[in-house]
Amino acid sequence: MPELPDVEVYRRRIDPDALHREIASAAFGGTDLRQPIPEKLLRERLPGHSFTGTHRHGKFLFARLGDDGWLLLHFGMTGEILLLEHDDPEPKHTRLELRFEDAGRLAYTNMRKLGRVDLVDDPERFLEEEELGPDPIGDAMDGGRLRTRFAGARGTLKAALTDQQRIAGIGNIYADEILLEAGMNPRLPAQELSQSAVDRLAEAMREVLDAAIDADVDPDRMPEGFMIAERRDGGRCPRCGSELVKTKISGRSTYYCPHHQPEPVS
DNA sequence: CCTATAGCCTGACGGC
DNA sequence: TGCCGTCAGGCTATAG
Repeated sequence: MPELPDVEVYRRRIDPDALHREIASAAFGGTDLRQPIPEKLLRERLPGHSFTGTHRHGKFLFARLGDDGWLLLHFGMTGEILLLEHDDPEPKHTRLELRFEDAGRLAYTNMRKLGRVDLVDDPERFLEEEELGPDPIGDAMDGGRLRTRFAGARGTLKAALTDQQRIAGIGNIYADEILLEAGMNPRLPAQELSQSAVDRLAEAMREVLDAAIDADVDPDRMPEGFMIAERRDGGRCPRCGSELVKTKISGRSTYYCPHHQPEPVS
């Protein structure tokens, strides 16, 4: 489930519990991610060091190793961070496991090969090189800013929202959630939003992402109006009970409410 | 230049 | 119960 809110929750697992604990060893799962994990380098650089801070930008998580760079984690569609006690069983699909001197453990698991574990010297430079857009909650993201990020977008609103180079962190699920909150149809041409609509969208973005983080991305604790639990055939709008429309937009499954998010007129 | 579409991987689920 | 097709929250290489 790793979109921005999920990654933020992972960050908040590391922050209170895994900082300033000396890493004793690094172990690997055997099979590689599509982009190979630099095992040799990680074995050299992690043991004897501690994480001294974390940073998240969009769907990327960085854990600082003092002055010796940062561990970079990306989760693809199925990655997770788990903090474990010394006697907890090994989670499935563990790709990287750090054992701390005090015997606790941190695991990065990923069922599929879509994901990334790496070392970088400087997150800011990394993000520039990737040409990633601003983070919608970390950076001031008001309507004006959002409008400049949408400049030149000729496709649908949904495509623009999930384009990581425009805004970093929104994926398929939360794009749909934000569009319901904003009352906008995913197929609206991104260019055709009025400034007041862009203002509303920026507001919806922040509200939805903050609420999901506050709920710890626990489906049972998500706010009332969220459609995430209704993402299935026959699912209904949590606000009006209309049957959700399921369709495909730029190759991704998309759900929307025909009442709250009427078709663009063209 | 831009956008849309396959394809990467693995597991879960529904239909027969 | 078992097999098979379909689909899944990300991203990237390629086609148009």
